[in-house]
Amino acid sequence: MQQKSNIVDIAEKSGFSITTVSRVLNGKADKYRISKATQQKIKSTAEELNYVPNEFARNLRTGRSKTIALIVPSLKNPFFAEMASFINLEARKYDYITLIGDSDDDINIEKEEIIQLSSRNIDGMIIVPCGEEWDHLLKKQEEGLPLVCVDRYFEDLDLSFVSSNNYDGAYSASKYLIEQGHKTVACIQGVKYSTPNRQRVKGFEDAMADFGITSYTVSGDAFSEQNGYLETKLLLQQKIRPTAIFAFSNTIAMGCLKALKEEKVKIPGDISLITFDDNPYLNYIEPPLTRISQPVEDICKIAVKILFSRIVENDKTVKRVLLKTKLKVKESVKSIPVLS
Amino acid sequence: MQQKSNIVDIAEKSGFSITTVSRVLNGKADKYRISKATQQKIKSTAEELNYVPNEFARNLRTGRSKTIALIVPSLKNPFFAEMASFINLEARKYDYITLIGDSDDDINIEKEEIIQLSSRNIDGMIIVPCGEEWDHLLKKQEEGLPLVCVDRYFEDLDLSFVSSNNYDGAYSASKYLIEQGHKTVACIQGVKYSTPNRQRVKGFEDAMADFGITSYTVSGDAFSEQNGYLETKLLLQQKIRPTAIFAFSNTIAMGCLKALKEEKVKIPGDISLITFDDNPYLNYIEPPLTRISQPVEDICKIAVKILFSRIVENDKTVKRVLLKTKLKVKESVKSIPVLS
DNA sequence: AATTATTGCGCAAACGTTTGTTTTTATTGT
DNA sequence: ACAATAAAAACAAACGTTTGCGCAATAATT
Repeated sequence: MQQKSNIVDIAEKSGFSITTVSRVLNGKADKYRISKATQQKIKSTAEELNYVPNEFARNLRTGRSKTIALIVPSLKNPFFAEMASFINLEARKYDYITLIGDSDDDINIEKEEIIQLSSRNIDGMIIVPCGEEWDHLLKKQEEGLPLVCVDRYFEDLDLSFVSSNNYDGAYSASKYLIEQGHKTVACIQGVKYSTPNRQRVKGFEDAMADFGITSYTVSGDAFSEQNGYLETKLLLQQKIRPTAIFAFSNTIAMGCLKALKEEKVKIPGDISLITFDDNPYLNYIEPPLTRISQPVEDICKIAVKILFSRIVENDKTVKRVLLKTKLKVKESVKSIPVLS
Repeated sequence: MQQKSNIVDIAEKSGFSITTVSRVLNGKADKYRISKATQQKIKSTAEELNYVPNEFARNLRTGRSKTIALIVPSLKNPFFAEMASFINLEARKYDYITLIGDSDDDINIEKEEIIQLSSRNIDGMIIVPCGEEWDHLLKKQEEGLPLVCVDRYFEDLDLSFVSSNNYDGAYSASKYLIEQGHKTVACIQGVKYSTPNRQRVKGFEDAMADFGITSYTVSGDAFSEQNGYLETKLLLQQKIRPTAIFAFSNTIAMGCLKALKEEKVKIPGDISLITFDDNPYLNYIEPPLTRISQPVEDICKIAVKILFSRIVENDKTVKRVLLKTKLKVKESVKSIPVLS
């Protein structure tokens, strides 16, 4: 079992000082005018000894960890799992590693995670904040932690974010429903105070108003299957059933499906369904769901980019980015003929 | 901007030595007979200063990182995303953090990841090995890295693993198909030489043999949607179409669904489908898929347990654990009446 | 009163780096 | 030939912990 070698071993074996070895191995050789010959010799003995720098010592000294953190509400939600995958991938390109935290959509766990992760001296953090609190985030940023919110965010705060244009997305979905002749529409929302949710509600309501639809409802309070299930159950109890349901997330849509199935309500025959978020499975559901797809990959790429412009170049300007969503028309929305 | 406080600040403010503070904060107070009063005071000033230990310094000193690594073939696969979520959660209970790596089912990336993660001085690793190579894993273990394989593993190696009992799972699925009257069955496999796949093939073939079914096929070579799609397309070309398809993963099943849909082949009317892996969406597909569900949570819990018995108690015995799968009967398998 | 045991705590080294400063050696200009 | 400058490399401190050992003060025992 080959012992781990360190910079001291290299220094001894090569006959140079620790300092010189360190500088060569860090690419600062030229800056300190270390001769080519020396560089060569040090590099080769490093190779020979199978040297791998001890990141801890390095980080302790420099204060930099080459690590970022990502906190999501739940890795089990495919939407966030996909995000984690993309962000991890992007960070690698900067030679950074990603620590993933799961807040379970609980603000206390979120705070806990932030503390825990901070003790690992992360150089930056990407977060999908789960609550309506932001003080702890602002505080972290003031302490000097580069921070970017994705998906969920807070407007009017000095805190960069990248998200979909939820307003437009919801508006276009609503408009589509209306264009298909729906006049009684229910939307099932997620976490009420989250900005994406508010934007979606706004988009939905504005569309209703713009097209003169007055018979609509907004209910629900979580981006969860259970919420979708319960609210759908309730909607089906109403005297006047909506002809279309707009689910604000793939998880909510799953709950709708469950309830509709239980009650033997056919899509789109009896009721139409449209949802936010994309997921391969949505194509194999019967019928495939019409949806508002978010550019998850782009969101992640841009978020990482912003984060690193802050980490590396200390760019402190606040970036607020909203990306276009895409309406993917499938077969879950019925076209209702207009009586004229 | 509140500066980060360290153990020295606490020492100064509380009036005790660094040593004493360290001991109190590490719960070693009693061992070193530090008075309750002192303990109290130190703890409260630590609280007051908002102290968070610097893990790097700690790890540099102790050589332990309180970090484990998890390498999966792809976080985008819901099966592995779920695993990541569970393992992360379990590790937290030990006060450990999980670094997640994505090998993209490429053995070279896997090796690369292992090196990268090693420089972070991880205390242990859980891996879903993606290839047929294990030398690099054995080498790591010999170097002293606690290692546990999950899902995929290698038999007859001194390498602990936790997985489903894939043989039994496949056998019972096959038996079920046969009991439902199917006499021409096709299975679409995943990565050929992976142990789970081999076990599943064996379970499938044994069941066929045990029940005297001779008309069956085994094809495919990846746990991917594409593989499922292509193989299904091919199956549908055969002169004698199978009456049932057994997909070896949820991703493969997704490919089957795509192909069957394209070809307008109805499930279970025209062909029956059964799959490995569970996923909430499988319930909302039309028809809901009958499947072999794996105890993912248990697999993860046990894997973490084994890993930590190695990390903490240096238990070097090799554990080989296979967990029961569960047949979940839904509506995707047709019962074919026996002609007698 | 002297010895020993116990309690409560601190000294200082060590972990493996990075880096501001300094020292040594080589080169140049006059 | 001699300073002055440039090139090459080394010294030593620092990052924030943990921990083996040691020491003083008090209590218990003779």
